[in-house]
Amino acid sequence: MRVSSSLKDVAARAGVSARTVSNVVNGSARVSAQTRQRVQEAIDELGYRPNLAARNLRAGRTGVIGLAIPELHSPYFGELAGLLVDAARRRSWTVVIDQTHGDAEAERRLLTGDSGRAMDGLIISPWALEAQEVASTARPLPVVLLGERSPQGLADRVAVDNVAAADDATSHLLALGRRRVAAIGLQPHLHNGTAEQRAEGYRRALRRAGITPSPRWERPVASLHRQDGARAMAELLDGESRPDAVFAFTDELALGALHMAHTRGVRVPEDLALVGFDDIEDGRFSHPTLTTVSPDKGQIAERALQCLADRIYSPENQVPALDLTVPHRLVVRASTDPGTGADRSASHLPTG
Amino acid sequence: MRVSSSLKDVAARAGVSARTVSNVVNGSARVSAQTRQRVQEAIDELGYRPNLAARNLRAGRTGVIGLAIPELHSPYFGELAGLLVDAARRRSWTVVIDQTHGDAEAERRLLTGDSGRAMDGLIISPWALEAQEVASTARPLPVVLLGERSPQGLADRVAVDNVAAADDATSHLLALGRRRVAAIGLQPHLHNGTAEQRAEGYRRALRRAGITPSPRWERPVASLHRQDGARAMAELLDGESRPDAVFAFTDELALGALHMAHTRGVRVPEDLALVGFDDIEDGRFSHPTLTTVSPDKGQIAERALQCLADRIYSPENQVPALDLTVPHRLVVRASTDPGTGADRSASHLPTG
DNA sequence: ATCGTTGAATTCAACGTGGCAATAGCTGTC
DNA sequence: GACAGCTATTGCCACGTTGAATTCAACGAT
Repeated sequence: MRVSSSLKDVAARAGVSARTVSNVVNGSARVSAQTRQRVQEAIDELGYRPNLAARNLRAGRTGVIGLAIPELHSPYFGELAGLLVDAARRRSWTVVIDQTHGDAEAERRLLTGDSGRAMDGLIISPWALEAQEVASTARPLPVVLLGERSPQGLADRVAVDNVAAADDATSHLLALGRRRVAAIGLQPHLHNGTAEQRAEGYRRALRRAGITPSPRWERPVASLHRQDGARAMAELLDGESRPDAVFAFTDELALGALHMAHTRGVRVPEDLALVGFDDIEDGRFSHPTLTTVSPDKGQIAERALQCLADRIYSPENQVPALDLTVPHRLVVRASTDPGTGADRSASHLPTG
Repeated sequence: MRVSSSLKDVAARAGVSARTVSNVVNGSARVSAQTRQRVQEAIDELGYRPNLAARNLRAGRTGVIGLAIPELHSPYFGELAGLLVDAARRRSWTVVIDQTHGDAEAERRLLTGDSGRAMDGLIISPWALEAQEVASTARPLPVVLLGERSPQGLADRVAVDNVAAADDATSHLLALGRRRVAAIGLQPHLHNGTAEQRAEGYRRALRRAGITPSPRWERPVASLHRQDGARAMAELLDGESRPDAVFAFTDELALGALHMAHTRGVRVPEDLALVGFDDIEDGRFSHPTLTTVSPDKGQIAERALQCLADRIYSPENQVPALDLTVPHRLVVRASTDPGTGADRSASHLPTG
């Protein structure tokens, strides 16, 4: 343990040059069968492992990409991170994960490369930083944004069409005949593009149905945990007029709201129809199961990595920044449809 | 972007040697205020960042530790990974995460260092491999095991006392007067130490209460997802005699079981008391909220890192392998106690 | 017999950094 | 005025690897 051997050691043992050992290890040049075998034996005997730090130094690349997300323990980011890690491995990349906890300074450090992490590229889901600041920050490496709003051609971005998706969710509630449709999840303190877009889609659907959006039905939250959803729901239920439907901007908020509904004896979906956003695993087993907007997370992961790969491996090919829209679909479950046994769902292709 | 400058470039610009720039960057030797300022300006102008690959090569350390877990998207591992990432950052370490998906070959590759990842140490939660194999595998780096069974002094290990914890959970059910107590989560196909220990604790509690454990009440599962818990619960409910209590070996299994209970019209906790294990966030907001065994995850993360740090920074100090037991407590919620408003909980210190 | 060709293995250098030892410059002392 | 005792700065080298260029031997063709 610890005492690692180098090409030189193997070379000495096999009676060849270090370069030849390198060739055997990488299969890069022609090596006679006889020599190859002798070298291979020396490698096995010494338990040689290539030193990746040296390779990285030589190659000028680390084979590592960073993933910066607010919180790993939130189900949505956990699922996404899992998909990204696997997709990265298929490309022989390693993923280092950083949690920003919604701290603007932490996000800035990652972007400027002052984080002390060696990486070839960064996938970041900004939380505290506005798209504008992200886009204008001088960056030493390729960056892909997840979510947020379009960075005006200054960085690649992958996201669902949040406005359309929120519109779909709200329209679904309206189609059930609900008229007092509340929204949980606004974040006016954050200039958070995602929340603003979902609010916009929500209002758009209301207006199309002839309903005037009212601040009274729009509940802000401090963060996106179940606790915040529960609190927002409590406020709604304490109001003078109770909603008959709620669109929560994330499934976690929705599950918190559902919990509060149970606590207050409000029946879902009879008294209150509920829609979430993210399609996390929990929502498939909650009581009742949760209707939700399901973004294609696998495609988000795949596309984000593809963007990075293009920038990293073809830096000379300076294509303009991409703004990729990933498909989403509304998955209808029991929280809006008591008759739902199996899932029903309607697919939507990206409009962008 | 991309064209990164080196110590040499900065040195040329500042009119000093590369070595002096290095001294400024690291504060390692005395540098006059005047020179320091000139160098600092050059650094800022060129946007110089130290090359970590070169530093790693020079230092023989990477500052990276690996975390190998079955699945990042499972809530328990998501929470644990989040804690580890943060704790590692406090120690200026970077964490690379690998998902093994319960694949023995993947676990073996990580242990032998054939995974193509450069790291100074590895924290692994083995799934498919037996403790014996993990312990006996020749390893090029320090390893800490999470969970599983004691590796006989051949590797550090951090875990709760699974037998005692399972006993606590089962005893709680028995104390409620339940007598037909089932267990969900055995994994006879896996030689999985964790499942076996929890089964042992479950049986121990039964016997102490004068009940003879019966295979009829012990339901095996293929994996630990909600789906598996739901299936196992369906089997129990289809049996000729229904249980009046269930101890699920993980919260995910418990939530799946809870879902199935709802579907079949079984009331929890009136008809069926339910206890899980892990204390994941979901269980605090499920309906009803979930009684569970809560391992001190923060301490698991902290201790695992401390073990690694000791091995990495003091390799000469060959202390025998540690087997650390972390405290757990039973958190009683509504799934066993309908009167529960706020949590009640009993703390247990480790016995080891 | 000579020369070009091919295949196999080697040497050299460089990636960017930091440990070590050496040097240059400067002050104060006898 | 020579010298020790500092301080500030420098040059050299090695970490382990691989690209590029080179050597060496064997072989077939002329």
